[in-house]
Amino acid sequence: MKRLVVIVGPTAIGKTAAAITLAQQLQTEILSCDSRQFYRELEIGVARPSPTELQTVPHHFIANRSVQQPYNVYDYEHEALDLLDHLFQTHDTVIAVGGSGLYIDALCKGIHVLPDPSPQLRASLNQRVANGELPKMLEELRQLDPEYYAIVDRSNPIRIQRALEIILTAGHPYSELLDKPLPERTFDIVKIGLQCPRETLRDRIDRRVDQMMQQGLLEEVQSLTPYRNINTLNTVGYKELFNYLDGNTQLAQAITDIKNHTWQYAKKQITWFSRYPEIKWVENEKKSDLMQVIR
RNA sequence: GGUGCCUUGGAUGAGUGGCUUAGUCAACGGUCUGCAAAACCGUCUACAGCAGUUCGAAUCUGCUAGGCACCU
Repeated sequence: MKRLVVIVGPTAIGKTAAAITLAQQLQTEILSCDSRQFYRELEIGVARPSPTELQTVPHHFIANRSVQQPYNVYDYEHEALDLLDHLFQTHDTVIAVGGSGLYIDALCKGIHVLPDPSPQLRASLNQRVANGELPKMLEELRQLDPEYYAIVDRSNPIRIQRALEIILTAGHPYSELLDKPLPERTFDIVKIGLQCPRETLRDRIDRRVDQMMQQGLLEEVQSLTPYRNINTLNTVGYKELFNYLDGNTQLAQAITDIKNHTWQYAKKQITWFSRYPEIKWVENEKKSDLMQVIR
């Protein structure tokens, strides 16, 4: 049976290097599972692997699309599965690396096929949220899909809006659609989690942010000004510097903000991955353990 | 030496006698099925100190300490 080795862990822990080491040993390729490294416009701020690293081992889903084109987990899942089909023809093991929990889940467990709402519907729901009609929308959701209503985060507009757009497009309750079983994966999955002491991770994050600034993150952000209102740019490392460029903060403060927000992100990732019961944890510096774990 | 003003939780910052523990940020914990490095939720009950007025004070009075401003 073919095997997908998934390397996860918080940002800045050293996933890229670990994946490359492992890929070299296994003579295989790497599939990225990072929701920001997909974009060719984002490089320094999302810690894209260096050109050298990218040359060492073939990478997929790195800088393969533009922030101008909409993209989502479902698209990713399908492209990734197609690619895996192809790679498994010549490799027994393929490596996936990334820190985007939702994308990792989609890759490993799959995600339901849901209808695409029309742009008009989405726009009108957007408008309603903006108009403060959330309570009304919540009531509609309760009528249309009491089961989902019972479990949604009712204070999260995004969740309410999404449920409604699905229900109205499909003509079925959202919960019903989610009840359908997902097809099993046709390959084995081994999850490896990279970990290190809390303080070490904080240091790594702080140092990496400083490095990014030295590499010219500010210039990168500046050059992205035309896209700043695209949601993809609502990203740690970018939003803070846009803030600085707008004159709302001092540069030093913006950098501190990036460090803090990156740390918060790292903690959220750790929380997410802590839900994987099957994960095998490995110290980030002990690359020799990687091979042992997947044996 | 004199006069006036200021002192709120880790930071910032509202609140001029009771209605509430403002809010924001940070910190900490958590949620998660199509923009996810997003969005959302929970926890952290402070009023410089002391004495007094009052049924009741962060809010009024006095003194003490620290800070700022002006005056001789």
